[in-house]
Amino acid sequence: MPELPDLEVFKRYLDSTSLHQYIEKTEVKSGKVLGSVSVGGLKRGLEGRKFESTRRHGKHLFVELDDGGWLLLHFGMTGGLKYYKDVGEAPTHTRVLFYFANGRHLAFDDQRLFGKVDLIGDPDHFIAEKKLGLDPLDLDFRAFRGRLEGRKGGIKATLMNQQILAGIGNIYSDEILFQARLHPRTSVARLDGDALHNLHEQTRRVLHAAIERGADPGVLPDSFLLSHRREGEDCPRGNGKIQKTKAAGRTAYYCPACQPEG
DNA sequence: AGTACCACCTGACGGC
DNA sequence: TGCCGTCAGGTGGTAC
Repeated sequence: MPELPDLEVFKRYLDSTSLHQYIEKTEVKSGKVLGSVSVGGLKRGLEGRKFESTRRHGKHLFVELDDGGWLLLHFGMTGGLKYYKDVGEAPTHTRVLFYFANGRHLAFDDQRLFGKVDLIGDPDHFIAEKKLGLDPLDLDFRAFRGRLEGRKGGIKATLMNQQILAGIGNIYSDEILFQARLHPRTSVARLDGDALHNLHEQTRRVLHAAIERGADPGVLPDSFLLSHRREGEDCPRGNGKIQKTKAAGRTAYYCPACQPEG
């Protein structure tokens, strides 16, 4: 699940459950999700500390410790968080487990092991090093246009490029392009000012709507493509049947009538 | 700069 | 029922 809206939901969840409590113990159940930090390094860095605040940038979640260090969480394709009391409630694919002094636990769950848990010195340094683009929710139209202007690629690939905009993935790029009525392979260079303006509007509208609904595609409005994102389904506008195609190396769903190619 | 393909993993699903 | 290919909301490397 984890694209920008999911990450925002994870951030709020962590904020409302896991801040300001001593971390008594950290257990690494799969070292594969660790970045550069070792198992011992993670334990030494976290045990006896507290989580004090969080920051989200695109698909990355940064958790500030009470000694100034930062925990970095990236959720890959299948990652998530669960805060719980009883051991039996642990999610199936718990990879890292934080034990708080109040007896509660926070699990970093990730079936496919593409997620990452790491310790870093400073989020801004990390963002600069990875050359991550700006978070689309932080961008006004001028800045948004500035990020896209001069690009030669397809619009779906561009929206999903984390070095251009940070946070949009395969699912939400499909939704944004449906709302903006753009075919996923439309060349960015062909978009005029009005098209860019509309794309910016739809990007913000889609991401905010998803966050408001807890990033649960099941409760999105019926007017959203995501409620109909299967080949042959009716387009929510009643204009045709949803088709799939390839764009940016991923499967893209779209309505050929609403989003004509070319 | 942009794209296509592969790899990293686990699991669900459809076809036979 | 069981096996097999394919695909899945991410990212990084390589090659063209």
